[in-house]
Order: sequence, then structure tokens, then C-alpha cells
Amino acid sequence: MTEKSELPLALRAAYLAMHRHSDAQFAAHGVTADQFVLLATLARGTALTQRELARRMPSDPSTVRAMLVLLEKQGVVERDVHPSDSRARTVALTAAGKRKFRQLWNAGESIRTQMSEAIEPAEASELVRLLTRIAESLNQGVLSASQQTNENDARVSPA
Amino acid sequence: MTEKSELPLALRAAYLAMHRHSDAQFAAHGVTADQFVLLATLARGTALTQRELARRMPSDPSTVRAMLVLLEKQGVVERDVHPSDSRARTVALTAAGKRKFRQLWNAGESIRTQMSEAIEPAEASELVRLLTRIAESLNQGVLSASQQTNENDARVSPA
DNA sequence: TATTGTTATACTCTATAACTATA
DNA sequence: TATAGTTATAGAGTATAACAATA
Repeated sequence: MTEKSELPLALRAAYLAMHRHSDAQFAAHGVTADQFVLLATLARGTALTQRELARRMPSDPSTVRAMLVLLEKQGVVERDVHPSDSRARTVALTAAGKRKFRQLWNAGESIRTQMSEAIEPAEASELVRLLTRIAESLNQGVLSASQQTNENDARVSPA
Repeated sequence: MTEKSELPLALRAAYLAMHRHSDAQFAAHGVTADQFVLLATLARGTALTQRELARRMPSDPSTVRAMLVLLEKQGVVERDVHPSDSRARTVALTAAGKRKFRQLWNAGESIRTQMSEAIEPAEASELVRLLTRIAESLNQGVLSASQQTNENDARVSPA
């Protein structure tokens, strides 16, 4: 019962600490922690549609659009018409965006190190497992049918 | 190495899921998840100064002030001059604020239940322990001397 | 001199709803 | 009819810097 009421605040405290340190670290590179997540998502799955990008963040399509507009101004992201669905637009890192992302990944290394070294290696994998399970449990029944596509779907090739 | 790079995203995913579900749950009561955290902080340590409230959230004093202005309009929070330090102001829940907080606590019960039931009880206490350790590690050296006061300090009685 | 809080200001993220164009 | 994206709009959190009042 104690953990039940403490867990939300502990989760919040850990996330906020990470988020603020990340913002501080990335500020020198002109991006926010959330923009870093967007770039990282693109780096792992190139040429996603905006909708698919939003689903993976996870975030809202209109939020993602606002972020993309900012990132396009920086020249790190570009949008092109989708080859088979002319309603849709694909999003990808530019060459400059890929360089920027590598810089950002290195800039974030100290935070990742500090987080993983705060606990034992076995505890880290346990922690990831528990966090993932909680996220899945909370999101149970929230995703619409179209959002439940497989991670390997929704590339440029027809979903 | 896998966990090291996955942990940040897993932490983010779990927090965002919780935060969005909380916002949705509290929206019917006219408050946000972050405002709930502020009210909960007040409920546990009445008559804090704004600065101390910000430290415990944790948040920024000017952010907290913006939130307090919104909450004062709702009549759930009141600020009074500090009895011994007339620069400072104490913040407390009004009677209506205490009622509101009890409603909100009940409204959040389903989320707390869902989170704690997604994992084993023993895992829940482990999870809280690991999250707390990570937060502490990240905040190491960040707090200024005045912020490192004991949890029992900084009430209305002289700190 | 240092600290508490306020004010002004600006930016990012968030999200809903109405809309256009296309599937 | 449903879907992808845009636009307009609004609000909420975040944080910095300059300032007044007080310790």
C-alpha cells in the first residue's frame, strides 16, 4: 500500500530529473529533450509518416507537426510527399540531421551512464522490464485499431 | 549496454502514459496532473513557503507561482504573509481545496491500482527503490545549499 | 549582501476542432 | 466514409532576467 501511493511520485521524480538534465545538456546544441526523442525515433525508423512518428514517440500528430516545423527551420529534418499515398508526408533526417543526432547522442552519454551506474546491471534490465510493463498496462485499450500496427509496419512501403 | 540505452525511453514511456492518463482522469475536476501534484504536496506539508513548495514538487519558483495563480482563482489554495519573514508567503489548501484534493485522490485511485497491479508487490517496492536512486544520482550536486534542507524543515516555524 | 517573491517575457509542448485533399 | 495532414486557437508548464522589499 505504501508503494502503491509512492510509485507515481517516484516515477515522476525520476523522469523529471532525467528530462531536465537532458534539456540542460542539449541546450548547447539548440534542441530540447523532446526534440531529441523525435530525432532518435527518426534515426531508428527512417521515412516514417508523421502519423507513425507521432505513434512511436508517443505524441500527438499536431504536436509532432509543431516540432517538425521547428526542426525543419534548423535543417535537420525534411518532409517529402509519400510515394504511394499523396495525402501523407514522409519525414526523415537530413544529412545535417544525422550529424546533429550523433552529436546529441554523445552529449547524452553522460546522463545515460549516470543513470545506469546508479544501479546494478541486473537491476537495470529489471527496471526496464517493470517500466515497460506499467506503460503497457496503462495504455491497454487506449490505442485505436489503426495505432496497433506492428513496429515493422508503416514504413514507406505500404503498411 | 542494451539497458543503458533503453532505460531513458522506457522511463519516458512509463511516465508519459501515467501523466496522460492522470490528466484525462483529473480533467473532469478541472485540474491538471501537475496541479494535482502541487495540491498533494500541500496536503502533506501545510503552510509551506512558495520556495519550499517549488523545491518539493520539484519545480521552479516562477512556475509554481503561475500554477498558484490559477489555483487561487479556483479557490482551492490561499497565500498568506509568513509570520516571521515578511518577504515570504505561506501557501495552504483552503477548506474547499482539502475537499477537492480528497476527490482528486479518489479519482486517481484507478490509475494507482492499475500501475501497482501490473507488477508483483515485491517488484513495486523494488521499482520505487530504483527510481529513487536514479533520481538522487542525477540530482547529485545540482541542489544548492539552501535547497538541501531536511524534509521536516521549512515549515512556518523557523527553518 | 543574500534571499523571497513578483513581473515581464518567451518558448515549447500539448491538444481540440474545423478544414482540405486524398484513399 | 475514413484517413493524413494543416491551420487556428488555446492553455499550461518551463525558465531567465530584472526588480522591489526584506533579512
